[in-house]
Amino acid sequence: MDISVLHNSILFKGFDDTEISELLKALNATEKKYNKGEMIFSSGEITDKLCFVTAGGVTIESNDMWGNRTILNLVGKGQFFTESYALLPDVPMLVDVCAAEDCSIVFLSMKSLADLNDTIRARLLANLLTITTRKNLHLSSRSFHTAPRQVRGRIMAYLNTVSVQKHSREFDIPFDRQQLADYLNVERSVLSNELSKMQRDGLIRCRKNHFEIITVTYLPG
Amino acid sequence: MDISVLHNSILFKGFDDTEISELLKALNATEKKYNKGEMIFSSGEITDKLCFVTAGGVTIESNDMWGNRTILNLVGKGQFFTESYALLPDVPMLVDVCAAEDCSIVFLSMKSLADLNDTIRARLLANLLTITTRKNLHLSSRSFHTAPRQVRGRIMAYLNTVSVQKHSREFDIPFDRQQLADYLNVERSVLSNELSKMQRDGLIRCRKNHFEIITVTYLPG
DNA sequence: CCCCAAATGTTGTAATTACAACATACTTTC
DNA sequence: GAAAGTATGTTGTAATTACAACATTTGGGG
Repeated sequence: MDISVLHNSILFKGFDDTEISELLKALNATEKKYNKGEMIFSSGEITDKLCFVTAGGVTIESNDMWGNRTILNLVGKGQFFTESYALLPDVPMLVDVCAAEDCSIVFLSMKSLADLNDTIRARLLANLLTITTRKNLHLSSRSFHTAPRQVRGRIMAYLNTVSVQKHSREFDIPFDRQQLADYLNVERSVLSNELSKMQRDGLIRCRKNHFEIITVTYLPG
Repeated sequence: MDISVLHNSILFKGFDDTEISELLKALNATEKKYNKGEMIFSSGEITDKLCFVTAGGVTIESNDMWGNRTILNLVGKGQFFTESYALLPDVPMLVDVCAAEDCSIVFLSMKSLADLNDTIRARLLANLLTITTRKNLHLSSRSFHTAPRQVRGRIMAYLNTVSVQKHSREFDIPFDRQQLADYLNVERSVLSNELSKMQRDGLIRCRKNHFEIITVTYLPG
């Protein structure tokens, strides 16, 4: 198991190596590898596992009965997922979790939290609070990215966020075209088309998943 | 200040009357009334206040520069909001908070958390964790309600959720038409129109904000 | 009971998107 | 470096939505 990634995670912030090893044991940590496209959880499942990405990445998505996918979030190396369901173990999952690429996941049993001593548990809970709070902001972000009614507005909303996060007008995005379309809740072909128009209009430049924002001020029309 | 609502809140679960009174003092609890439509927070603001609705309700919304509103969440009596921003006090708010009706809000300073003794703080943090976790599920819910591409699909997704929550095919929703439209990210007139069609098609019955689902199985086309 | 204001419903047209089908580019494997 | 497979770009048409304008209903105050 790749301990180093876990050591730098938010969950174990403030814990030393010995404590982390003991915690991993206490929480029944297990690791499993998945191939791109494999399903890790399906909607309706119940779990008490807090999941951690040690390699690769997964998408949190909703797939309706007509095959439409909506990507709610992309969880990359060093990040957690299913924390909500792990902490509210009565609630069946509303989402699917799917390997966005070959990846490796560590599962931690939150049921076992109760067995820890108070001090350790308090420190863990404080860290969990940070995780859920940040996840909240991520979920809110997507709402802003899908709020504009037009495709161009959604693209710009998303690209602006990434640009601010990376402190640069030039950056890579973690999505391919189909994933970005599913994240922004638009048709892939319409997305491709709009990206072309935006390049012709001199708003952006892009090649594959590398983007450059030429003009910041986006005006509708 | 209306103590009884706070006593039954998730935040103070497990605390007795004396402890709650002390905590309210320690967290500099203040109460303020707002009229319908009044702004409580604007996007860009920074706050360390955890907010609690003692009466009425507020909307968490995004208003873009062209006057388009998107309602992310409706927070009613007995519920909390801005917990993410209170706990991550560096992060400027992405949303506006607006009084959906005449309401009364209690503000709790999270900066003051640090001054509490370890035991009390640990218990509070555990309760905060429940609040943020539930908020996460609410935010996810909205994503499912706005995931369908067609208006009818969005309406059914939303009504189904409410129906499940209330354990009944007949229920009131907390939104008026404009609010529901802004929550589902569609035009108000299109929403009204679609509701009419759905009644003609025998899917639902509704009058004002009272709804009845006639047929559960919704098939596209 | 009437008037007013707000909320909701209806309709038509312009604009946008969905969808399918196809074209091109890029990767990987042998 | 061909072949096959995947990802991305382009285009046209049908369907849907946005928007504006107007009609109707509802719920108070006078």
